[in-house]
Amino acid sequence: MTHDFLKIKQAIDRFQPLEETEWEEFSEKLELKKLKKGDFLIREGQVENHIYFINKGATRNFFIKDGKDYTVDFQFTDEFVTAYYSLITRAPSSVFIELLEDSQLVAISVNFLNEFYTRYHNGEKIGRLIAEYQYVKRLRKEMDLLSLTAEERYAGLMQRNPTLIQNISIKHLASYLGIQPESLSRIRNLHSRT
Amino acid sequence: MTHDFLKIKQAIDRFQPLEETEWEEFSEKLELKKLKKGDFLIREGQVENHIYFINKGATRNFFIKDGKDYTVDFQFTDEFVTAYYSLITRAPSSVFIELLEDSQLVAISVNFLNEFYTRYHNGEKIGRLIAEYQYVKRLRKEMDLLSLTAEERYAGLMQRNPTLIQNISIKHLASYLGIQPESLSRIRNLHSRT
DNA sequence: CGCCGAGTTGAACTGAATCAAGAAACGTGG
DNA sequence: CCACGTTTCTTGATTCAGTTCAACTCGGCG
Repeated sequence: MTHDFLKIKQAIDRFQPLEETEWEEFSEKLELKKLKKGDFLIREGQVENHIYFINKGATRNFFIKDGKDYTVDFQFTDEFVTAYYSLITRAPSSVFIELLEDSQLVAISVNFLNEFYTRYHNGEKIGRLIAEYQYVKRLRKEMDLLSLTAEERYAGLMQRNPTLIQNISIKHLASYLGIQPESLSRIRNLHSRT
Repeated sequence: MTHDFLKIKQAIDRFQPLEETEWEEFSEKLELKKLKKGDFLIREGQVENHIYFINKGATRNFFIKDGKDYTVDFQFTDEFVTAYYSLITRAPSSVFIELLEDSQLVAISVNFLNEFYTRYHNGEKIGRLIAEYQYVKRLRKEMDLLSLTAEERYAGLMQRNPTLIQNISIKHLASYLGIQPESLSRIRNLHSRT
């Protein structure tokens, strides 16, 4: 039982170590979930009611506009995932989250989370640090989209996260970089020849 | 004295009302600043040590890459402004913040802010809500950059924030939209004829 | 006045999208 | 284990949104 929640405890402690009693209460409300590749954590139009921690697996956040698919982010083992915008605003999500492989997740309900924020100053702090971390990720990506060419974005990603490039399909990678699969294919072609 | 800090109090209370004593302590550490058009709140390479509240005025966050100027955001009267990324990470800022007009600002030092976060649960909560709000802004812009054409982004901005279009120079607006001034000029030309 | 930065307009250019057609990889059932 | 269909990836040809560079207009201001 505790074994399943060991990794999420470590991940939280990296933000802000919890007191024994805080963790006791927190871990009681956690729920272990097993989902299969292709399943969805949330679909467009639904309101997000959970944050998930990925014990093992991978997910993709994307949205669809005019029938086209745009990848906002990937998450992997030992990371948190949620439709954060919807979780915060309580508005229907504009993003989908799909499982890229069979995964084991730990679910935290938003109701409990908010209660935990309110009850424990430490909880609130974790909430702040998560929000700040999410902000940093988004700003960095926005700046890259504005100021770099597709090729530069690919090169940067390759440097920061080379494993990602092996595990994710070209289609999804391209959509993450804000380009079409054909363009990414050409970029990689150039890169491999140098 | 209190008069100068009335608006920031209201702005904070909109996130989370403070107790009398909390506000007392908070307001003691506030500093009123008058700056002129063209002044900078922070330059690239400096570490951000303040959050500012704009009593009256306007600012622009931008960064420079290969000599080109990219506008991340504008802030106006009654809004907060800071190089948030640097404030959070304590890393040197990659953005500049310039004053677009003579402005009156209220400065909060990051040292005091962190102390305030630690001392008061309510303070920590405000910190979380600010971070969440900043996240939402960035995600929305990222999604727009990914999925909309320059023309759609202009139309959207015009709808959400028509005053902005009157007050900001074409050059800055274009850079905010991620295009060149020439392109924005052409877009506006089309729009005015319809 | 004359200058100067801001905005506009025009023409050529380019990075990436689109459309189309193959090639390779994948998994599913016989 | 192979054969098949399906999806993924690549390659080529064309198109297009937006850039770049250059010239011109306009309004403000010393």
